[in-house]
Amino acid sequence: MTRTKGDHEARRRDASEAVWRVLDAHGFGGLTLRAVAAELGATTGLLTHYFPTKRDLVAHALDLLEQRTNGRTRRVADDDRSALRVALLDVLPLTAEAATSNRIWVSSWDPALADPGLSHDHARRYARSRDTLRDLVAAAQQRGELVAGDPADIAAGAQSFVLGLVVQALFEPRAFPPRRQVALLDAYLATLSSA
Amino acid sequence: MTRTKGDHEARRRDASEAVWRVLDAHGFGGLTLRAVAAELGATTGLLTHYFPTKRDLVAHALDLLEQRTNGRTRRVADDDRSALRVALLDVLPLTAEAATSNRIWVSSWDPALADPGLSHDHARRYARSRDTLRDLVAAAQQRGELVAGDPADIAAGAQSFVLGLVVQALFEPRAFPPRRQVALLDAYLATLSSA
DNA sequence: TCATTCGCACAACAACTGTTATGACTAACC
DNA sequence: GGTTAGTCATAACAGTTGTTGTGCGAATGA
Repeated sequence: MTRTKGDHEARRRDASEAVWRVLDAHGFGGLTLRAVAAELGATTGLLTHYFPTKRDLVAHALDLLEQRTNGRTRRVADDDRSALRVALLDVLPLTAEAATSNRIWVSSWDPALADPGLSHDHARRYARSRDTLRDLVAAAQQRGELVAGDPADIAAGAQSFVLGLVVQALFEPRAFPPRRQVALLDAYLATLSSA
Repeated sequence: MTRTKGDHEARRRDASEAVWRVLDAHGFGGLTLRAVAAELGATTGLLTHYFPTKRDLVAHALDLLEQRTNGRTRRVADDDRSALRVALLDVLPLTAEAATSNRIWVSSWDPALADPGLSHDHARRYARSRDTLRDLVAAAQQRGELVAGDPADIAAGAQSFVLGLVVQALFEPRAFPPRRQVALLDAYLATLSSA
């Protein structure tokens, strides 16, 4: 009982990472407790010990994935001159790790669209992301770097552009190598620049 | 045996439409032969009679969905002055019907990402769509309506923008009503215009 | 050292999956 | 009108699913 709470959370994190690996390889259609347990080198008994239900396991895995992604995103200070560009670049699957995250995320759209609760969570996430972008856009406008216009609309447009680029890059990594993704994003940003 | 082939295909089409309805409501996670049969007002015996396997049923349903979508898309002549705009508008979920199609399409990304064969099919579809857009872009450039630049890159950018807008609109129909979707697209096209 | 709690493997459960086999009913043909 | 081929409901199949219980070993605390 003196066991620290850290062990408990560490096991839940390990299980979540196993979920990521299964989702990355087989999607939600192949996400079974047994598959996760095998990936973890354990049995379903471990999973049910740490999570009351499969839904909770998946929810925790996705929450953790979002946390990790957000943590990586804030690696650059917000007052950087190219903060908007960096924020958008962080969404793209430019590394293998980011590609995995994006694949899981895109896959989760299927169960999310079918479940009102999950759908709402996704909607909230994207709304928050757009709010962040909107602030960056407004700041850039004040610095005279960006064209005029409703910052919320520009943020929604930029979010659209990056999201769609993620999808295309996931399905056609050959046609959309990191270099081209960055080039396309920069071309898009150039059209928004006031220079 | 004198029975016309039309009846056969008609039954397969009805089954496919039942698949659409199930996918629209419950996604791929809820897509079972029994659910489709119930939606069809029949039993699984009918489905197995017309399709050797579930995979074939789903493939046929998605093929038919693509056909129907493409058929609707070509409603405007290609030499129209705003052909590019129309082509992009046709992707957006501006009607309930288009929203259903898009929901199914986005949901299909989960199984597609996990299956190399399906993934390849999706890649090919998007590549073809981009080729069409590229030709429209090149034509518009020759007419002096669009900025200079590699038509393929501009097409990829436009495809990205529209795809991402679809995703956001599906999750937040309130925040992205048809009017705003069109406005955002027009704002994007305005940045590409040479005027 | 003994008692107790925790961690988790193991096995079993009922529910559900895609698929198959069987046969009743109907329509078409000679 | 008897035969045949197509249509599909019914029922059963083996396999897989999430979940639940049982129990054993190890770590913990008295």
